[in-house]
Amino acid sequence: MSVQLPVQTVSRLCLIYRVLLGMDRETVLSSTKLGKLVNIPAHTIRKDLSVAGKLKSSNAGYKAGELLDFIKGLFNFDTPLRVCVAGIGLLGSSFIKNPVQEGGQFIIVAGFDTNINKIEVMKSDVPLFPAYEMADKIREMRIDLGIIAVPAQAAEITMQRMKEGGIKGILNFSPAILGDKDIAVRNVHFAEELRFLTAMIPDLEKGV
Amino acid sequence: MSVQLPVQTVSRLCLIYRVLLGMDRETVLSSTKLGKLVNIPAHTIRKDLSVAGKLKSSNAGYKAGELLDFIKGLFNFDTPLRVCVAGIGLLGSSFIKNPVQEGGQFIIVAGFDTNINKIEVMKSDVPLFPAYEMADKIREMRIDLGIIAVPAQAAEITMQRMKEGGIKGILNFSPAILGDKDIAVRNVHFAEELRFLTAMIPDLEKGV
DNA sequence: CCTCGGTTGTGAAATTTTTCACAAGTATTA
DNA sequence: TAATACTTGTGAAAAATTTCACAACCGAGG
Repeated sequence: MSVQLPVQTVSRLCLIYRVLLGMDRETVLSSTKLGKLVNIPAHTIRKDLSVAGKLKSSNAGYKAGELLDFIKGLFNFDTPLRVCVAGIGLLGSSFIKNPVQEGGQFIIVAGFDTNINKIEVMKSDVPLFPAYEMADKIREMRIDLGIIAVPAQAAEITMQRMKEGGIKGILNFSPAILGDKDIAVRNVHFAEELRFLTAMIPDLEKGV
Repeated sequence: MSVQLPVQTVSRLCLIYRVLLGMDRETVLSSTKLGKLVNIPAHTIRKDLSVAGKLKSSNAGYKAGELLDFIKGLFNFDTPLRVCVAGIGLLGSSFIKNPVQEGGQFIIVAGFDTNINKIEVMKSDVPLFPAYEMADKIREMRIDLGIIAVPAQAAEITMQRMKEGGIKGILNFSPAILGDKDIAVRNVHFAEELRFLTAMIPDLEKGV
């Protein structure tokens, strides 16, 4: 990771990583076949791997397991990360109840909410804490990433608390748009995905 | 919409549209102020509006309402779209129960599931149908967009059924990676967002 | 009416990203 | 061994995108 890879390249490598995860390690894939699986042109994949520093292996396709290990090593996907969730509403609790598997890369270790009742009532394997303890708990538990699933008006303060605790990255599902120069922030907004989709459809004759 | 705008520009305009929606129409914003709200450099915003064909209005900032109308007109965001949801699981039903508002731009008009019991048991204002009726219902009801919230192995067939019904765009929340040359498809995957976030953090000293 | 601080819109430059083309390697079959 | 049909990795060309710089404009306050 000495060189800073283009964002798009990182994004594509993540996508490739995903399909490789669900595949037998022995499968052999050409850049063309792989490209069809992820909807990326073959030459783009080869270039991405090239700039990412892919070592010369063979000129007869990639073995799924090797490629997986390469990307894993590149981004340190082998070290598990501690994740917390702020906001135990519908979405937030779904992360706690159905934690993402992904080969144990992410471990949900704490949940936070301003509503103390919710914390006490809810049954969960993941320990829940009141929101004002967020910074302390994040520091104590050495939490790496935060998922924000609070209402828009609480998003900013939540990010501040997470920063205060020394968090490294935030995935924000609240309608607020967050950003920070010190930490990585990614905003995800369902309605906007729909809107973007709509905007990308060239000749949409809208329904009544 | 005569010219095809760069994807990134479209994406940024959608983001701007979002903040404008939650703002008084009379507010006057300079490109600099607007830029701070959405984390985009001011000159990029001005360029985006320029290539999008923004007509000369004044040299003293943008009025929120006017800018909103401009983007709305550009992408036809004023005509409501009919949306259906395939897969009435945790995520799918959340779309049906808590429909996105967004100024009535999207109307959830139908849900589909292979499990007939689920359809009968579930109370909902939105009519629910068995999956095999999907293509017919989409055609009948003139549905524009589809949200896929089914398991990975059912994703492909679901897309095919939607295509068959003549759908224009798909937002895919299943773990499968979908793509099609005829219709617009957007894949959203939570774990991958986390992974991408991780990959973008330069010097992450991972926890134990 | 003139000036000052702030603003937009945009051509051109700079940069980034993608695409292309091809030498060189591999596996297979005869 | 030779021929065939693949394949990769990458420098260079092409294309796309972002950044810059600045003329022209606006509004307010003398």
